[in-house]
Amino acid sequence: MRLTREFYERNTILVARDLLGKTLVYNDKGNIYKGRIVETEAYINAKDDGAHFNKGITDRTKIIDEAGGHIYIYTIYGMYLLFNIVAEKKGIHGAALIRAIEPIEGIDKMYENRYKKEFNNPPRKEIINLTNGPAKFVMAYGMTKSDYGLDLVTSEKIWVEDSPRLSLDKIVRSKRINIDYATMAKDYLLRFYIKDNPFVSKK
DNA sequence: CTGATGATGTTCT
DNA sequence: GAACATCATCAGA
Repeated sequence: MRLTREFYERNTILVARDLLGKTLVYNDKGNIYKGRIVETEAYINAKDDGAHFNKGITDRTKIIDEAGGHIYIYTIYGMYLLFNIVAEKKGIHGAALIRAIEPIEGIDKMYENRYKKEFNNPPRKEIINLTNGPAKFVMAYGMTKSDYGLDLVTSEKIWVEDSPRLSLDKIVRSKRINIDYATMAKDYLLRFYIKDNPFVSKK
């Protein structure tokens, strides 16, 4: 069953944590991609100088103002896309960055998207490298900037399947990655990942 | 295995 | 004009 609005319209940190273990489904013109979310980060509000929308809403970040469940996808370093899920009720700002996924379905297609070559008994290392980073899984799924603003609650193209909640001893909480530009919020423990999962981007 | 470096262009000042 | 929620590649150990 797909997650409903109630799931996303909660506290951003809880949304980020509870997304672990859920299945992100993407239907790109009949090609089905499924993967288990294994790593997330929360970006919160005025107290978080690591968040893009910390100093107010711009063209890039305007979707953050919408209800939880919308997609915030943006370009970074000129060449990569990062995928976020908006959290909180409309008017409250927060988002969860998906940092890594474990492939479940459509692996051969993900492989072609990432490496531009045919899937033929590849080494384990190449499989891990498909989706163990925030820009990597977006490339593997074949997402584009036109997915900006889609609604995970109603879209026919993309949604998140529910699954039993993980026990808390399987979840690790740590500092976020590569936000050295932040000062006050740099050391907030807003990153979550599944313990011992090989697709997590970093220890 | 680790750490350093270049790629590349949108967004914001 | 600078910064940037990253990745692939290469050098060195």
